[in-house]
Amino acid sequence: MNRLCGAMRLSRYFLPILRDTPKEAEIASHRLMLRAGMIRQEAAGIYAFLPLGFRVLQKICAIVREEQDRSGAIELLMPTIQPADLWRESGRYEAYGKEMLRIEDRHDRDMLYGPTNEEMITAIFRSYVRSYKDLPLNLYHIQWKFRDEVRPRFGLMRGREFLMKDAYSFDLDFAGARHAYNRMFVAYLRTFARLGLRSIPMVAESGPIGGNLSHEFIILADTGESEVFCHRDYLDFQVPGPDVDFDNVADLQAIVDRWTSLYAATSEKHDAAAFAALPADKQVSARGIEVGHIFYFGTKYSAPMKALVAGPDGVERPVHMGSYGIGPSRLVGAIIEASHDDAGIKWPEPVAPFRVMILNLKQGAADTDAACEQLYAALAAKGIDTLYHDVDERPGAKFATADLIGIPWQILVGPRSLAEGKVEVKRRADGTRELMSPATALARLAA
RNA sequence: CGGAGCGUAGCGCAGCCCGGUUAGCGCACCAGUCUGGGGGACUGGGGGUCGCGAGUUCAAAUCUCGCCGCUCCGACCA
Repeated sequence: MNRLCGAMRLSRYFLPILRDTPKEAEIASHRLMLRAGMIRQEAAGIYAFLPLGFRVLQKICAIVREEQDRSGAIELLMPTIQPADLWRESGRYEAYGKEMLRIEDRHDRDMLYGPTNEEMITAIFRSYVRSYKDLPLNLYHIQWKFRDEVRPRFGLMRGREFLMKDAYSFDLDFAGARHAYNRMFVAYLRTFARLGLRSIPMVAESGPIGGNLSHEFIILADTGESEVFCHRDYLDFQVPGPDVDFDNVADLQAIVDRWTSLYAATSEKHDAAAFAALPADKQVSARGIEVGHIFYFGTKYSAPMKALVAGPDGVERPVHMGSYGIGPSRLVGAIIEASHDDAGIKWPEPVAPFRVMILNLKQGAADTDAACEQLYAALAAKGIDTLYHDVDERPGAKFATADLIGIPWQILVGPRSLAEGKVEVKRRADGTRELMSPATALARLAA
């Protein structure tokens, strides 16, 4: 059974709700995650994921993983601790500066807590791959990173320790690398859409190699850290469906061409004149959160680290690489920034920690208890993630908790409606409620 | 790394300026009673190295110095 599936009684769960907001939390996502008992700060920029937050994180990772796999990438897992020598090969050991957490082991060997994995993946690649026949290859992992930010802030949005999905592509030449890039580009569009987010690829710093092969995937949110500018039509673009053929070079290129055809840039790459040339009603100037970043960097690491492959002509050459990052832990915060109200979080269903929450409005009463138990057992049997609020609290407190933690569907079971043989199904997203029989509710929520 | 601020019960805070019974309040927590559709009322309880360390003083949460931790603004960044 999928470990993410599971029904839970609140009386047996660990959900430390805070009624007051801890004073350090300034932005909505941080505030709500603390109040909803999702995370706990252990040090500046370092958080423990409590059970509710962990469930969301895992659901995000599962979707990220599915879309990476669909696009042809292959998952592995590299360690968090890396030897410094690897980084000396690329020249980044000195260059990275104080953001890198440096460690000495008991034998005085220089180690580090990985802020990223280009060096290690290149070392893995060069150990085994010698021929173009083994290409294309894209390897990814989802692993904790540490970057010793000068100023961590905004909770999970800018932590020092964070979870990152990083993928690395290997191709014989630029044409192959561009297709690899396009695969990730489309996979990212799909990933963010499935997480309930509208992402816009924006031109980003292209790195030392040049060209225009670097994009940041941005979602619009008032509390975003970056100032962004884009064409309004992006907000209505159709995201590629699950049947997209990732091996079809021309099809993928067409999708990427379309998604890069209109103006979109963060403030660093902003071209005020080009933006001003857009029709006034098409100009979107807003704040944005970076949720993904992809780039092609050619032979930047393969050349100094001698990751060479033989082409059809028998000549060895450095492999062309790209890297592609998504921050699942940041996404937890980003999704909340994009979807909440004064009462709490409004989880998009695909990432909600539970899909359904049963609220027993009169705990201890024979009729409501029995109705709740039946619903709970039936939902659990269908494998629906259900949280049963079976604690002896007043109805008002249960409503507040349910809205705070943002479960998409609430089933209100109270004596008033139960007298008519009905329960009330409330949708968190828009607050709409509907009276129906328990059987109808079951059928509806199991659909 | 520049600037500003904060550390008193699990959370939010008062007390500090002007040193002096037993450090206080709200929420939360425990026991109980009444309750029951938007964070309920009452009764009774438990919980504190006042961030840490020195110093001044008859006496320090309060004054002085040092340190640590955290937050916010800016510069920098997945």
